[in-house]
Formats: sequence, C-alpha cells, structure tokens
Amino acid sequence: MAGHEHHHHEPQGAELAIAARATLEKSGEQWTSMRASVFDELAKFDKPASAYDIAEAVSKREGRRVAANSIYRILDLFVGANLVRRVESANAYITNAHPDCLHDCIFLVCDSCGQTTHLDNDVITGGVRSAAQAAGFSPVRPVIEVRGTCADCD
Amino acid sequence: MAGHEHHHHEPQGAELAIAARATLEKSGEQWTSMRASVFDELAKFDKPASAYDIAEAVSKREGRRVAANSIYRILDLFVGANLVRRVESANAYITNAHPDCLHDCIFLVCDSCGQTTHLDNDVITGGVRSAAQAAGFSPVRPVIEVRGTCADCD
DNA sequence: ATTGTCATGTGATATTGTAACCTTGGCTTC
DNA sequence: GAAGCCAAGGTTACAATATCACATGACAAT
Repeated sequence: MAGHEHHHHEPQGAELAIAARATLEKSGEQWTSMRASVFDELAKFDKPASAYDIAEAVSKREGRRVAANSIYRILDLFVGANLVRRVESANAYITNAHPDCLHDCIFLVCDSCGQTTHLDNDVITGGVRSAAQAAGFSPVRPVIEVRGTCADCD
Repeated sequence: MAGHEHHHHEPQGAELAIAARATLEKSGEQWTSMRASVFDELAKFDKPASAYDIAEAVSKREGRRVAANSIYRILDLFVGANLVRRVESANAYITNAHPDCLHDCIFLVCDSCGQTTHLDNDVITGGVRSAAQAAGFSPVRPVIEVRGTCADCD
C-alpha cells in the first residue's frame, strides 16, 4: 500500500447511526424519527441507493406511504451535514462512515454489481482542488468517481 | 503554469465539426445529416446542454419535432466515439474539442453560471486510475468534476 | 388562544432516460 | 425492376429521477 491512506474507526449499524445523530445535532439540526428511518434504511443497503429505493424501504418500515420528496429533503440535509454522500454518476446515495472528517472522497463504482467502495486519498483530491484553483476556479465540491469493474466481478 | 499541461490545436465551429466527422467515420460510423445537426447544435451551446436542450435546438433547426430519444441515441454514439463528453454532475453533454486524444478530463462546473471548462492533467487522472487499480478495481471511466465558482462569478 | 417555526405530508409536475416496435431509404442480389 | 436486407431514425409509451407549491401537525413562544 502507499503511504497516504489513513485509518478511521468506522462505526457500523447502530453505532453508525449514533455517530450520525451526534454530528447532525452538533450542526443544530434535529434527529427526528423520520430522519432516523431514512438513515437506517440507507445504511442497510450494501450499495448506493436511489431516493426512490429509500422511499420504498422507509415506506415498508413505517407501514405507510412515504413520498420521494420527503426523502429528498432529508437526503439533502444529510448531504449538507456530511452524513451521506451522493454518488453523481449513479444518481444514488450512500452513508458516510466518518461524518466528522471532511474528506473529498473517491468512489469506485462497479458497473457489473453496483458495489461501491470509497478511497480517501488526500494527495489526489488535493491535486484536483489545486488544479481547479490554478484555473481561477473556487472549488467547492470535487466529484471524483471511477466507473469500472470491482475485484469480485473481474 | 505547471509542467504537465500540453497543448492541442483546438478546432472550433465548422472546423470542429469536420474533425468530429473524420473521427466518427474513422470508427466506421456514418456522418449523417441528423448527426451533423446534433453535433452542430451542441457545439453552439456555450455550456453543457441536456439531451432535451439539444432536442429543442435540433427541432427548431429542422423545422420538425425531433424526439429526445433520437438525440440520446446519437449522443451515446458520440460519447462512445469520444466526440462528446457527458458531464455526470450536470446530466448534460459537451463537445470534445480534440476527439483524437483519449484523455480522462477534468471538468470545472460553475454552480453560478453553468460555464464549464475542462482541464487535461494526466498526472492527476493517472493518479486516480492507479489508486483505483491499487484497490483491485479495473477502471474504465474516471469521472472527475469539480463543482464551484468560476473566476467570472467570483 | 394566537402566532411562529420547523418538519413533514400531499399532489402535481418537470426533467432525464429507456424500451419496444415501426418506417424509411439506400443498397445488393437476383 | 422486384425482393430482401440493414442501418438510421421515427413514434409511442413508459420508467426513473427531481422539484415545486401548498397544506397539516406538533410544539414552543408570546
């Protein structure tokens, strides 16, 4: 391995939701039961889920129809608070295992199975940011994704 | 400037379409009048255009209704032949000024005015590809875009 | 009690993207 | 020329993704 990765404690399951809640509340927002449902259901997916996938899962969980736009609102909030990332090239969302670290992250999206892993490589993402700056651009949100085939599907 | 950029002759307007035609025909496809219209109309936009934007422009030009899915077919062909790039984070398309060079390119998309410029920086894109490879991933298509604010809108 | 605010519900609609099937026009072969 | 073929594009329908406008419910502040 190269020398640039670093390691997080990566909470999972209930612990992940607790960390998410703490982060969200720290930013002055409430952790409502609806928001908890959206977060939990998204976390259950093992690959990026669309807003409509989540709407379906939350509807099942709650035993009532929950409309997509309610989900979008909550996802937008989560993305803003760094609890959730949007995978642009897949129109889908994925939970962020370490909401307190503000990395630009790199997603590897398998075109065959949909599995998406992420890398944190600050050298690369820093390079992208500085290249943008050098071009007179004020970067806000780098989108760095790679479509391809994962090791399992090769 | 850093030492990694390189320079192309960047054809514009009619010359760009001629280069595009040559590239497409080299790949064994025909340069039909419909395809020419799509390419020309896309090239006229000064920022990435959606398939529907193009459909509207082409419809106007041809004096008849051209449906979006015809446009999609042609755009897919163009993207496959590297004549056109898709900007994932904007669901939009943009002509490629140098279809013969197979760069992974970096798009800088201004959230304020929509203007999109592109960088070719093979050091960065190479870094993204190798990082993906190192993770056991076979990269096919890197998507590297930066949302932010352009120099004019600052 | 009234007002304000926040989160969410609800219905409608806009935008983006695909699928299935049909028509046309050019070409070849007979 | 007639028949067969095929690529390109047309047509219709639909699916998937995203946003907007407005109503409601809960709860706190006045």
